[in-house]
Amino acid sequence: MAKLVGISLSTKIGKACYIPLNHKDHQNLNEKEVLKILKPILEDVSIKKIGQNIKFDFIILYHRGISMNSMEDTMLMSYVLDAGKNRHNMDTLSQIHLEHKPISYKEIVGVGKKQISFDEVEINKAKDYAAEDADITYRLFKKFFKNLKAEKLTNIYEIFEKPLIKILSLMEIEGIKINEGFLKKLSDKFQNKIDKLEKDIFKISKKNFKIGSTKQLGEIMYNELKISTLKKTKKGSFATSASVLEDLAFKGHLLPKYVLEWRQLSKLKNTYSDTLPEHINPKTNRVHTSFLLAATSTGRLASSDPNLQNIPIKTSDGNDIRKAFVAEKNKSLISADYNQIEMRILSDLADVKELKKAFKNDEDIHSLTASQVFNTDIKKVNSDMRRKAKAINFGIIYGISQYGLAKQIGVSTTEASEFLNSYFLKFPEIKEYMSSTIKFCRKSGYVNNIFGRRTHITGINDKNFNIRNFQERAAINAPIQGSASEIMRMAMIRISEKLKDNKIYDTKMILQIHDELIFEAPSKDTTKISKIIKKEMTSVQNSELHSFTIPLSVDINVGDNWGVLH
DNA sequence: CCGTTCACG
DNA sequence: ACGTACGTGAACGGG
Repeated sequence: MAKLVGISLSTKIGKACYIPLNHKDHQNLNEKEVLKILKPILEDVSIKKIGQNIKFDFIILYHRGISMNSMEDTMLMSYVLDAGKNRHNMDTLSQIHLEHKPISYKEIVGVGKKQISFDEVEINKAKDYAAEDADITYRLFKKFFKNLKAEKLTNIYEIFEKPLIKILSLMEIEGIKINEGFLKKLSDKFQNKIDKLEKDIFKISKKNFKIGSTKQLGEIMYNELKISTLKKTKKGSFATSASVLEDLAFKGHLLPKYVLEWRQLSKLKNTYSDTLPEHINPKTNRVHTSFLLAATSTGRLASSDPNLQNIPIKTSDGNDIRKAFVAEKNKSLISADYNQIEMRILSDLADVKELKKAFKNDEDIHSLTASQVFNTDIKKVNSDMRRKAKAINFGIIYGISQYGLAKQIGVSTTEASEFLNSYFLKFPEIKEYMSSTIKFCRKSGYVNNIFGRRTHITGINDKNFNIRNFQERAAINAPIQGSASEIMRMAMIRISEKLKDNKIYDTKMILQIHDELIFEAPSKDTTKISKIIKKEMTSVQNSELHSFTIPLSVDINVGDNWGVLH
């Protein structure tokens, strides 16, 4: 548990105080006594508590028996106002909005070898630094409060941000159990395979080199073995990305084939099987990620330390990592994921008649797309046609270009262009959505999602063709991705309330992976709990802000580890 | 500290 | 003429 070195407070602009609790020079007030006095204030629902990233403070206090209420967060206010414009850390906000550069943390604790921990900072210095934080936060709050009102964004902050503070805090505190021994065995298995591949690679290259070095690998492939024709990255170095290596492997070259396998296994080992155990908290024996509420431009969450939103699934070796995420004894993991959420949103957002009909009839959307694009009966759609149609649907959500599509499905740009023409002919509303979204964005500098959240697109009128195109695709994608994230936020809020209302305290929501939620529940109750989860997630179709004209669909899976939930 | 690569939705 | 699919975070190599 993190040590509480001190607390800074402000109740009036220009005035702030610092309460030292655990400085090493012992000039402290007693932590227990101070918290005893503060607890009724912090828990009082009628007294506002303003913080910058207050989820952090909530967690610290929760571990000391205080459950803070009535929380406001300047980081989240800035996020609602300015997502896509700037980052939302206090340093940045102070400089932008208060034209004041705060005392830097580095200034106080030093850098490198001479760096000290905050409890070693002299109290007077700590006071200046920490009290300034409190003052800045209060000043930012007053400003953002007005700005949210003026921009009519208060609702977004109140409905989609504030409730998530406590929900995510409790998820982080709960954490998830990891089978450490299982991961150790996986690491050993990966290492053996890596060693074999290394030998095979060096046999071909006739010399040892760092396989992980793109520079050295490029040198080998382009200059020594000369198996690759010149392909350069943006910066002019030899391209060694997976797609380049795949091309060469397809032509029959073994070295790139082995390097691809080596990279995949190294990634799994270095990033997951070796590293996840280091994140196990010895007190709880569980892994506690941090969910970032203000990291993305679209409204999505992000996860870090460790990132549990990018745990492998696509390959068999990768999915083994998921098997290490387990439920406690007599408990099960429940996963609940929204099916085709972004295509559903697009069909509602752009009012795509044919797609809406298909979702209402619960049809296979990619097969339908294939039948439309390739002008054939849906029963005659083969797997290759469906694969291409699926890629088109994904591409549409990303703000498609004929080049991107061609690259993705391995056809000429002419052919990709023909697919797209055919697509837009069948779904003209999508083309209309794209051009009207870009048009709106060009004159306003931002886009809104279905619920009214804004994403600023700062380079939409850039004179550079590539930058502008990139920003146009982001403008098309943001309302789709962003609306989906709002749906998930509402579902999380509704489920939390429902579990509370029904006094179901032994089921915990523990992870969110954009369109999927993971719960840990008593094994005997999973049927009952699953029904509640599914009902709440589906019910988001109707809310005070929007009623969808398509149904939402949720898949539920239950198991004793994450690896079996798909 | 940045660029490249690759894991996820 | 140009030539990228959208949104993230982590690890690594090499200045």
